[in-house]
Amino acid sequence: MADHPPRPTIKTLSEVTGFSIATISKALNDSPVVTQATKAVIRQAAGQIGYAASLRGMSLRTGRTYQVAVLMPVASASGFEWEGVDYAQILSGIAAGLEGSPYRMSVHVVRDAEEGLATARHVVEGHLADGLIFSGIEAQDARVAYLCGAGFPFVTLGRCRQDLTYAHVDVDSEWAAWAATSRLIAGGHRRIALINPDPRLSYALDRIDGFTRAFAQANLPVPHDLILGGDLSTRFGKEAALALARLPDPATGFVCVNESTALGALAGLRDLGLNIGRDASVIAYDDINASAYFAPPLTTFYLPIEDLGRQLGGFLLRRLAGEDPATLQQLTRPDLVARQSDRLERVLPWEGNT
Amino acid sequence: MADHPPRPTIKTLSEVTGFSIATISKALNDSPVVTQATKAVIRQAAGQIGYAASLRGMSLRTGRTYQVAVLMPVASASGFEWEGVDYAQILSGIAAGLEGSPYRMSVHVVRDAEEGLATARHVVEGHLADGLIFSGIEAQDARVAYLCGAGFPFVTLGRCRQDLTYAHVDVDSEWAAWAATSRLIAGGHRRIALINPDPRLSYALDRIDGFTRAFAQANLPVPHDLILGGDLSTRFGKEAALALARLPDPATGFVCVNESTALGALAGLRDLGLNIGRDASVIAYDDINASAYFAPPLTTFYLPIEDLGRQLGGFLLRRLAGEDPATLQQLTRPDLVARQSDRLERVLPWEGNT
DNA sequence: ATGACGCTTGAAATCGTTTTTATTCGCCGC
DNA sequence: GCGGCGAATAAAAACGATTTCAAGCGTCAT
Repeated sequence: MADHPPRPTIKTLSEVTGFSIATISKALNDSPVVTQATKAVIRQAAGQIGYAASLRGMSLRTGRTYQVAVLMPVASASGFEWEGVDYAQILSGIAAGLEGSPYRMSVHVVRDAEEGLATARHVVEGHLADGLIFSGIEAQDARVAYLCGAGFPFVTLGRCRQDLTYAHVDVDSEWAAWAATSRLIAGGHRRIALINPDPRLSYALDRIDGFTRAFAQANLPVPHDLILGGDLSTRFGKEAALALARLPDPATGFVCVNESTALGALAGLRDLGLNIGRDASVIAYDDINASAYFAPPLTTFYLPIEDLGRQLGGFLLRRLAGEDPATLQQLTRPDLVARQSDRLERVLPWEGNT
Repeated sequence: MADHPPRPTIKTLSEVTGFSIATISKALNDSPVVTQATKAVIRQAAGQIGYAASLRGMSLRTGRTYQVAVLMPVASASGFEWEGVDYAQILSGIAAGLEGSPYRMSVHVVRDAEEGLATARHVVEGHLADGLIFSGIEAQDARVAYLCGAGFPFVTLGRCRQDLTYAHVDVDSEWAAWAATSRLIAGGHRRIALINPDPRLSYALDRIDGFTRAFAQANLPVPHDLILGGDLSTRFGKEAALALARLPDPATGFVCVNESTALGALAGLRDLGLNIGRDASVIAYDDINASAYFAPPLTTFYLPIEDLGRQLGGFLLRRLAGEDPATLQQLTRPDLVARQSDRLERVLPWEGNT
């Protein structure tokens, strides 16, 4: 091991400047009790010798960790299946949102919401981080309830359906599902399927709501038999599409939860010899920009997940600074990207609709 | 904020048991100087009151952070393009490899190798972590050189081409490229393209080596004009395939670096009206299990990236325990998954070949 | 009887900060 | 001339662990 020159501590700085470590600390934290002149001298010296406060020391004294924990969901253990979520993009966004602050990001892998709760508990009780970020919010979410109760700062990607006030960032899934369904209805479809995620997830319910509203608005019966919930894997998308297209009164339109399930649906429909764009239409959520290369290219609602991550990081910083969670809530409408998979010639003017 | 009952410290444990904090510390660290009887009493009491040593305190005293930093690459800033790498799987694997140890995983986002070096420096000089894990190794890799020089523990996913001893996990890209190319040659192809990543990457060179070896072995000239390097995006895969299929003497076989570029290649060939499996063949690296759903399903070499991650975590732990990096090196051959995209009826007996 | 030694435990220093409390010093008013 | 006050800085305690060194205490050889 090469030995580094020991890095300067506050004591070094004290010896160099002649001030006591107490004054140094206050000066660097911009305390009002120390004169401007002294501050200037100390800051200058600090820059000179390249002093940076040790997080370890600060951490021990203040009780803060300067860490933000992120609960990253991974597909359940055995037999990896792609789920079409680029969590790296979200992490990248969070890191970007945290930039400029002393906070670093630690990632905890969780396999499901239950493990998420256990990890959240562990983080809170062990003081492993100062704040928490997580996603995959359920309608009744134990993690949200626990953290609210514990008064621990956190921001979620998604909203639960409990009456709790907490910081969050979300996508307007109800609207997106409504818009996608309406679009297919306008294209002449009546048997429209909703390939949905796990129904415990809050946004799964949002999507069902939007789906239902589109039919109600068109005075059509809601095809409840065509709503299927599962995971986000390509395999599930394929199985679901096969099942739905083989019904006596088969589905012809498909609203998929993401690109992964849509890819599976395309594969399933193709296996049945159906021509997508003629015999069937597909619309999906899109967060990884791959749909443009499917056969045919998919019409999607685009989610800028890195931006969402950035918001998450920014919100958590503000939450840590003491801001009221009620002011840290944001809902985004995804942008429609019209391609070929839904057989509509042009984009309808959705803007301004309810 | 609800206030938690203050969690027990070593002092609490000292008061409860009547032993001094020094003895407690030694007992819990299984020091030989303390009697078995005392250890038993102390451990019992520790379990009783739910004592767990504060990482903060340990960290300050020992200088260790109990953190492992992972440098996670993300696609360059503007205009997100999917690159078909599920880094979440790698992180999941690393976390699994770290399980049972007190080490946690912190993730640092880096946009390129240069930023990776800066971040590595920052981590090392600021003592932000005890060990480092990163990937995207270049043939001449400044990060590897720096960390070797600094004597800082690290493990890489991939090998550089410098004569340095360090812990690493890698995939035998030379072999995989050789096998894929040989397979296409055996299928009758002569104009075979290599859609490759950035040529600064070490494994890009490995793949060129394997590609070249396959032609040499078949006594055929190497089609150097059909080797293209770029990023891992679907867009690049499409552009490359279009360019290569439009040549006066077009490529008919395609060896793609991963599923994302392969998807692009398929899209490009489809745009040209080519029938994949008849007019052209495609083989790819596969790490996300999506290729089975492409049209047609892709023949691939499957990489179990979560396992690789697990190895990375395990190796780093052993490295941190002082093990010699020379013993922490592993090379895996990916498994061939024969599907339809390369128009070969059956798997050839590659096993046992050089 | 005494000192050396092994064995177990305890006291105290230490890591690098922040924060509370104390000290110094000049100045003002009486 | 002196007590008190405000401003600036210094001293010391604290955070929670590890580690060095000292202390207590039988045992045993001299």
